[in-house]
Amino acid sequence: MDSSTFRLRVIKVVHLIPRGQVATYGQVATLAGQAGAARACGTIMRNSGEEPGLPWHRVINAQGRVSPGNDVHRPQLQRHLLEAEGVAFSRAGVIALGRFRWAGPVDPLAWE
DNA sequence: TAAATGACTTAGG
DNA sequence: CCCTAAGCCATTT
Repeated sequence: MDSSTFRLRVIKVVHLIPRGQVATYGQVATLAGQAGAARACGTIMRNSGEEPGLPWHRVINAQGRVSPGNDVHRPQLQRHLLEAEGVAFSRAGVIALGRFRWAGPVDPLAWE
Protein backbone atom coordinates (compact mmCIF):
# COMPACT_ATOMS: atom_id res chain seq x y z
CA MET A 1 0.00 0.00 0.00
CA ASP A 2 1.07 3.52 -0.57
CA SER A 3 3.19 4.89 2.25
CA SER A 4 1.17 8.06 2.70
CA THR A 5 -1.94 5.91 3.04
CA PHE A 6 -0.79 4.83 6.46
CA ARG A 7 -0.89 8.38 7.68
CA LEU A 8 -4.41 8.84 6.43
CA ARG A 9 -5.46 5.66 8.16
CA VAL A 10 -3.84 6.76 11.39
CA ILE A 11 -5.70 10.04 11.24
CA LYS A 12 -8.86 8.15 10.56
CA VAL A 13 -8.38 5.85 13.54
CA VAL A 14 -7.61 8.71 15.91
CA HIS A 15 -10.85 10.32 14.89
CA LEU A 16 -12.65 7.19 16.04
CA ILE A 17 -11.35 7.33 19.60
CA PRO A 18 -14.37 8.10 21.79
CA ARG A 19 -14.43 11.06 24.09
CA GLY A 20 -13.24 10.19 27.59
CA GLN A 21 -11.14 7.29 26.36
CA VAL A 22 -7.58 6.86 25.15
CA ALA A 23 -5.55 4.69 22.81
CA THR A 24 -1.84 3.90 22.66
CA TYR A 25 0.37 4.60 19.66
CA GLY A 26 0.81 0.90 19.11
CA GLN A 27 -2.91 0.35 19.25
CA VAL A 28 -3.54 3.06 16.69
CA ALA A 29 -0.84 1.66 14.44
CA THR A 30 -2.39 -1.78 14.59
CA LEU A 31 -5.87 -0.50 13.86
CA ALA A 32 -4.38 1.49 10.99
CA GLY A 33 -3.15 -1.77 9.53
CA GLN A 34 0.51 -1.65 10.53
CA ALA A 35 1.03 -3.57 13.74
CA GLY A 36 4.38 -2.76 15.26
CA ALA A 37 4.57 0.68 13.70
CA ALA A 38 3.97 2.50 16.95
CA ARG A 39 7.02 4.65 16.50
CA ALA A 40 6.07 5.63 12.98
CA CYS A 41 2.66 6.43 14.36
CA GLY A 42 4.29 8.82 16.76
CA THR A 43 6.16 10.46 13.91
CA ILE A 44 2.91 10.93 12.07
CA MET A 45 1.19 12.44 15.07
CA ARG A 46 4.12 14.77 15.45
CA ASN A 47 3.73 16.06 11.91
CA SER A 48 -0.05 15.98 11.82
CA GLY A 49 -0.63 17.91 14.98
CA GLU A 50 -2.21 20.65 12.97
CA GLU A 51 -4.99 18.52 11.62
CA PRO A 52 -8.26 20.35 12.33
CA GLY A 53 -10.56 18.65 14.80
CA LEU A 54 -8.17 15.80 15.40
CA PRO A 55 -8.43 14.42 18.96
CA TRP A 56 -4.66 13.96 19.15
CA HIS A 57 -4.73 14.24 22.93
CA ARG A 58 -6.42 10.85 23.22
CA VAL A 59 -3.30 9.11 22.03
CA ILE A 60 -0.82 8.21 24.76
CA ASN A 61 2.06 5.78 25.17
CA ALA A 62 1.89 2.20 26.41
CA GLN A 63 2.96 3.32 29.87
CA GLY A 64 -0.26 5.23 30.28
CA ARG A 65 1.58 8.53 30.20
CA VAL A 66 1.46 11.44 27.79
CA SER A 67 4.59 11.72 25.71
CA PRO A 68 6.96 14.72 26.02
CA GLY A 69 7.20 15.67 22.39
CA ASN A 70 8.86 18.72 20.89
CA ASP A 71 6.71 21.39 22.51
CA VAL A 72 7.35 21.62 26.23
CA HIS A 73 3.82 22.83 26.88
CA ARG A 74 2.06 20.10 24.93
CA PRO A 75 1.95 17.51 27.75
CA GLN A 76 0.24 19.91 30.10
CA LEU A 77 -2.31 20.85 27.47
CA GLN A 78 -2.92 17.21 26.65
CA ARG A 79 -3.47 16.37 30.28
CA HIS A 80 -5.89 19.23 30.64
CA LEU A 81 -7.91 18.18 27.63
CA LEU A 82 -8.11 14.62 28.88
CA GLU A 83 -9.09 15.55 32.41
CA ALA A 84 -11.79 17.74 30.93
CA GLU A 85 -13.20 14.60 29.33
CA GLY A 86 -13.11 12.70 32.58
CA VAL A 87 -9.86 10.81 32.12
CA ALA A 88 -8.15 10.49 35.49
CA PHE A 89 -4.43 10.73 36.15
CA SER A 90 -2.71 9.13 39.11
CA ARG A 91 -0.56 11.31 41.29
CA ALA A 92 2.40 10.19 39.22
CA GLY A 93 0.64 11.36 36.09
CA VAL A 94 -0.34 7.94 34.84
CA ILE A 95 -3.64 6.97 33.26
CA ALA A 96 -5.18 3.61 34.19
CA LEU A 97 -5.33 1.96 30.79
CA GLY A 98 -7.43 -0.75 32.34
CA ARG A 99 -10.24 1.75 32.68
CA PHE A 100 -9.79 4.38 30.00
CA ARG A 101 -8.25 2.42 27.17
CA TRP A 102 -10.45 2.36 24.09
CA ALA A 103 -11.55 -1.16 23.25
CA GLY A 104 -11.26 -0.39 19.56
CA PRO A 105 -13.89 -0.19 16.81
CA VAL A 106 -17.13 -1.88 17.81
CA ASP A 107 -17.08 -3.91 14.62
CA PRO A 108 -13.50 -4.42 13.36
CA LEU A 109 -14.78 -5.91 10.13
CA ALA A 110 -17.28 -3.22 9.32
CA TRP A 111 -14.89 -0.36 9.21
CA GLU A 112 -12.63 0.04 6.19
C1' DT B 1 18.01 6.92 -3.44
C1' DA B 2 20.25 6.79 1.08
C1' DA B 3 20.51 8.68 5.74
C1' DA B 4 18.43 10.81 9.62
C1' DT B 5 14.44 11.35 12.76
C1' DG B 6 11.24 10.71 16.45
C1' DA B 7 4.47 12.34 20.48
C1' DC B 8 7.12 4.20 20.49
C1' DT B 9 7.75 -0.33 22.98
C1' DT B 10 9.64 -4.03 25.41
C1' DA B 11 13.04 -6.09 28.27
C1' DG B 12 16.51 -5.44 31.94
C1' DG B 13 19.09 -3.12 35.65
C1' DC C 1 10.00 4.21 40.12
C1' DC C 2 13.70 5.89 37.06
C1' DC C 3 17.10 4.91 33.46
C1' DT C 4 19.35 2.47 29.37
C1' DA C 5 19.79 -0.46 25.21
C1' DA C 6 17.87 -2.41 21.18
C1' DG C 7 14.50 -3.25 17.94
C1' DC C 8 11.12 -1.12 14.69
C1' DC C 9 9.06 1.76 10.99
C1' DA C 10 6.84 5.33 8.09
C1' DT C 11 8.02 10.06 7.34
C1' DT C 12 11.20 13.55 6.39
C1' DT C 13 15.71 15.36 4.82
